[in-house]
Amino acid sequence: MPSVVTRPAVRHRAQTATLFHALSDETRIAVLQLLRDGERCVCELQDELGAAQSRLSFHLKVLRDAGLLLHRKEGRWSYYAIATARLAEAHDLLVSLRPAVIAGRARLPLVASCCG
Amino acid sequence: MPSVVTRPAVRHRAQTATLFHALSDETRIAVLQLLRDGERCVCELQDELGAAQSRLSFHLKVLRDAGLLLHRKEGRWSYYAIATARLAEAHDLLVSLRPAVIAGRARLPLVASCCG
DNA sequence: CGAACGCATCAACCTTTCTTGATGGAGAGT
DNA sequence: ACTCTCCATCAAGAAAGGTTGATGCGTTCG
Repeated sequence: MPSVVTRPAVRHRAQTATLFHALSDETRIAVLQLLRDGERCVCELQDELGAAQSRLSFHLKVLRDAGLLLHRKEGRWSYYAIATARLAEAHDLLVSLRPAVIAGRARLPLVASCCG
Repeated sequence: MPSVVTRPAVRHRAQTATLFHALSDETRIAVLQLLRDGERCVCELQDELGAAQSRLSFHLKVLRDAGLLLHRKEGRWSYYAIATARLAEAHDLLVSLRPAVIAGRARLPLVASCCG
């Protein structure tokens, strides 16, 4: 039943899991909430969250690896911002989990920016 | 700085983390994908996923505890279905993370069923 | 009643994730 | 050059999460 090469549907699931994993931590949610208002450097986040530097760095890496953050270095500062495209992907993945309509109508459409 | 009683914003974050945690596992995503087409009993899920019984039961519990599944017992069968309301909450939480608009416009509105 | 089934739960184990403190590199200022 | 700041990364330990096999309980069926 399983093939040697991973099937698309399975790859898709793995990616979904990784993406939502990045969102499954309070510190990381707090980071994203701060970044809603725009780019911040690490030291700002550190102050605002009261988090130890290496701890924060760890969580930023998780978010970055999940593709949820954009990264920019300027001098000795490191700036992070939300990658809205990836957030939209998460949104679509969520929408795609919604139950199909009972009466046999077509699946609901995926629209990344449906709510803006 | 921290209060004895947990602040609302923090409780909120904890709930968000729990909700997304439930979505951060491939098996659980697979379960939800199967349930898109409607209610299933555990033994059906077991067959379709090829998962050991106790393993599946564990994941169903995680999803249930996160509020993502509805549960119903009939005879000796246990039926699960997607709790669409909770899925809509997850949706809103995700939307609420979107960066504020640059030009100082108001925050984007939250609309649970904006995409249907 | 006794056997088989469907399922939740438990304990033990392994894996992954998170935290903490330490180290080091790359700017910037003196 | 020396030092200080900002930050990523690492190693070690703690904690949380996932898997597996066993146990038990309620339901159905012979």
